[in-house]
Amino acid sequence: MNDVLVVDDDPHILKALKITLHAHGYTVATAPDGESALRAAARHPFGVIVLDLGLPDIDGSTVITRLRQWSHVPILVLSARHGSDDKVRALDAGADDYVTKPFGLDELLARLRAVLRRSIQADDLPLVTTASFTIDLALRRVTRNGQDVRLTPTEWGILELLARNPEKLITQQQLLTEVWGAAYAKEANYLRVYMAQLRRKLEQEPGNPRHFLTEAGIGYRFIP
Amino acid sequence: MNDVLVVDDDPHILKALKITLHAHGYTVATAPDGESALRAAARHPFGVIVLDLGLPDIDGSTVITRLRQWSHVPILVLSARHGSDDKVRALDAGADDYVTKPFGLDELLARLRAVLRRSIQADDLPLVTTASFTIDLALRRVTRNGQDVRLTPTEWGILELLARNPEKLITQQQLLTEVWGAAYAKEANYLRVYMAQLRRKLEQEPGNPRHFLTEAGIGYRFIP
DNA sequence: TCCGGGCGTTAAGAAACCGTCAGGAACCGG
DNA sequence: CCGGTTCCTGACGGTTTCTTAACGCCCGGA
Repeated sequence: MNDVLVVDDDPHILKALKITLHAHGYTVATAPDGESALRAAARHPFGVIVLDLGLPDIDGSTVITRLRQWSHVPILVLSARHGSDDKVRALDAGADDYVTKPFGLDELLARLRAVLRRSIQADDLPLVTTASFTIDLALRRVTRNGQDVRLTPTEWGILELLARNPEKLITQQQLLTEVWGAAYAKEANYLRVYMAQLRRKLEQEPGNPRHFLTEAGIGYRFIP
Repeated sequence: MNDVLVVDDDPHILKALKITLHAHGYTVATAPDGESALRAAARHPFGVIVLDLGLPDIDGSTVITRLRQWSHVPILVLSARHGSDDKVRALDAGADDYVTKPFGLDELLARLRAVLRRSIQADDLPLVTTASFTIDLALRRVTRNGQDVRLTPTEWGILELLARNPEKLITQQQLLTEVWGAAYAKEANYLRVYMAQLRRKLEQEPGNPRHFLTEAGIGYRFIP
């Protein structure tokens, strides 16, 4: 479960990450390109895969897509580019989180821990609890201060998708296609309206949200 | 109910699991192969059986099939293989959950708890009581203020589905397909008519229901 | 400093939905 | 054949939910 596969074409980064991660108790395997990464992942079950988007052979999101065809292994994406297109595509393909280069090792380690923690507890999902409210996915109910909170179907759809992927960054397109349907993938307006309503109903300070965080230009993230 | 039977041919795993499970409050019995596992299960009623698929004598799914001929005991499968074929066969044969080796003990314990929790609440609750009426699911009877309430077959079908899932939100489609059949999944009209009748017969204030709550656009919820 | 894009907020009309009622069809036992 | 029960169906007003547009704010880039 502490096995990490690091995929990057830069041997320096590869070496640095290997040393750092090893020093923090992880067992590290490395791969220099997409094809060998896919082979390695097929041969050995890793606890998490750290994947650079800029690979020499295959596009990063393609690697993710092909991995996701048979595996739910958590994927943490590294990206040198600032453009958010790549990030959105990677996350839509099924990545769990991303870190922009240049990144601090502390941040990488923290996100690694978060991703691993989530994958362990992702099995049971009947109850999601936060400081100010509780989501019961089985009963389809949200409680706040002991009282039920009335949610409309759309509000619940958004909340459910976010709550099933705690800490994970969900893109606007994912939310829109999941809740409204594929034809609405461009209607980012709706999201703003309904995220505001969710925050008003669930956050202590809707103007300063602690559980429903916005990632500008990309999507939203739910923090339990 | 805390009795666990662990079936594995590797004595090391057997020993490790025995120690770990015992430390978590379970009473543990062990068996090294399929035949002795079946005998042990026949002799003593276990709360759950942890079964390795790779046994020396009988195939794992065969063990499950033979167990299922007379027992509903929850079965948690361990398997070293990654192929999903085994998984599907084991689950089809009647296994309740599945853990792939190598597995973290935390994960195993979590799944064990989940399996046990499910089997406990699956027991029977022939009697459901509320502030104003009582439902006897076994006798198919509803009593209010000591008097029987006459329910039509359709009304009973709705009430039974709701009462078997107290607090849980049942969607209109679930109700319609369960009570009327899959072809009626769109006839939300029927539901409104019959929910009104149920409320008139069972609620103290039919116009202000306390036990049969509406979730607009989704379905209904029964609160005991 | 100005500009533009993305975000949060609000409000109002449109659309969907709900509870209710009642008439008629279908079914069943006598 | 008849009476009673149950079920189906359409219509109506009131309510909830969805959609849509508009406005102001913040931030980063020119």
